[in-house]
Amino acid sequence: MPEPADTAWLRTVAHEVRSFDRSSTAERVAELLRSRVIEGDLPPGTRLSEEQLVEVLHVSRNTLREAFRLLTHEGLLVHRLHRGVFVPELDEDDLVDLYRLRRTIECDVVRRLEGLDAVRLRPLYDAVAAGEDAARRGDWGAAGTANMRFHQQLVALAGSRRLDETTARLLAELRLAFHAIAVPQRLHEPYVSRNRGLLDLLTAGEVEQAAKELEAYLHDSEAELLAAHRERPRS
Amino acid sequence: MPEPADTAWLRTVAHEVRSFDRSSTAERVAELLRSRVIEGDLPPGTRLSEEQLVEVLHVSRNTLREAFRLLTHEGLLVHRLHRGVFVPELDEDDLVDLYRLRRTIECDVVRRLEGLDAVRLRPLYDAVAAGEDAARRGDWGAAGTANMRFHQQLVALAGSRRLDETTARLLAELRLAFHAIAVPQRLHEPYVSRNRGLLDLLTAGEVEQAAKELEAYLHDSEAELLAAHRERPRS
DNA sequence: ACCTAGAGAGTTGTTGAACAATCCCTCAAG
DNA sequence: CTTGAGGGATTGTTCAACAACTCTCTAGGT
Repeated sequence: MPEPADTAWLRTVAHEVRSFDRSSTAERVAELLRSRVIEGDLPPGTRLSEEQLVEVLHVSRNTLREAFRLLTHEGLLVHRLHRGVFVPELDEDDLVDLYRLRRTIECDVVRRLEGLDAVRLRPLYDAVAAGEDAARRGDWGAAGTANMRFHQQLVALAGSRRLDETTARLLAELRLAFHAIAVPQRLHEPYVSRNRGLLDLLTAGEVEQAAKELEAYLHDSEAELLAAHRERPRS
Repeated sequence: MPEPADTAWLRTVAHEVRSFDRSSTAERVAELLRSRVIEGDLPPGTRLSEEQLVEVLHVSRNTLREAFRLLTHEGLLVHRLHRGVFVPELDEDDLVDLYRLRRTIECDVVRRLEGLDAVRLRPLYDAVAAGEDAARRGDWGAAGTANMRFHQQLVALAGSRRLDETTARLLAELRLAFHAIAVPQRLHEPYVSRNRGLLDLLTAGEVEQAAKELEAYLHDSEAELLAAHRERPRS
């Protein structure tokens, strides 16, 4: 029951900022940093200073470090002993590795699909539509986001919790690579329509053909990304 | 309903925490707890009390909690807000999910294999031999360990860091389920010879046939485990 | 008998300060 | 140019205290 809400509000507001919802402070800090990393606000190689972040976020060092752990395990930060945490710089081997995992998971999921119907495919239609819309507007950032959602939802059709988690982490890491390169149109444009084609195959129940197309799709995407990666970097 | 963790198993090795160097204290604590969970010393459902472990291990709560994070990410512990960390109790859905992931990864790895030779297959031969040896001795715990090693090395043939990590976590979780059931012979015996058969197919370069056999193998193993799980539990 | 609220005990969540260990840069010596 | 010894800055770890939460048990109302 509410208390006499004269000054109690002032006394408790500071804490509400930290613990209103059901997650821990560390998780909320992690969420904050996660979005910054995923949005590309922090360039790869950046060191996240404990001192600075404690100052800005108004949390203790211990809590901040717990948030670091969470993100490190998601692959969004790397931790070097006695040196701190950094936004990862993915090299070509990482990109190849990530696409290897993508092909393994996504193609296998598609190949094993059965009993598809419009209801189950609904999230995929939404994602494809969002991608087409973003492309029309020339908003390639949004197109990239929609593409990620498409593939996440594709895997979600398998109904496997661990497959979903692995994919989420995989796509988050991949996003780091996209930001580091910054030629969004070239990387995203071809796949807007290919996503539509893939979805049409699924709607028709042609899972084997869809899997083959997806395999080629991912190979092409990997090649594009690697080529872009070789052109740009001057590190 | 699990009582406070029995810490007798820890006292004998508490000093080990200090003997190693070269890694952080949290990692050493995690390694210690990891082996205890994997060996089945801590039954599923056990709560790991911060207070007790801090007392026994002589590390601070912060360090201990960092170790908890590591193990939580590996799936060897689960964390419930304001309630503590527990050894997970896997239900049938988890088992089905784990085998789904196994089939996806292992079968795909096998299917894409090429350029195999005796050198690359060497770790697999060793694991199979260890399994056969353990079976001869009737040491079904060791047979299980050898089996895990076989599958880990199988995936390692793909040469993918992330595939290896995912598999390591997957097999560690699966091991929890084996401990919870404890009919080791029935669960491990048939697969000693099937591993040998699988390896022969790989040696002959019959990857497609090996993949099909592995698919059936994993289905059978899953069915056995589920059946054993339904018979035993008295939760 | 049932449920409901609430107090109390026990455990986890978070903080801030302190000190130790390590890295990295600078600068002097060879 | 290389090597190695400070020294400053940052991370690793510990500790103690308090806040917040869960669980259990009890008292009171219906």
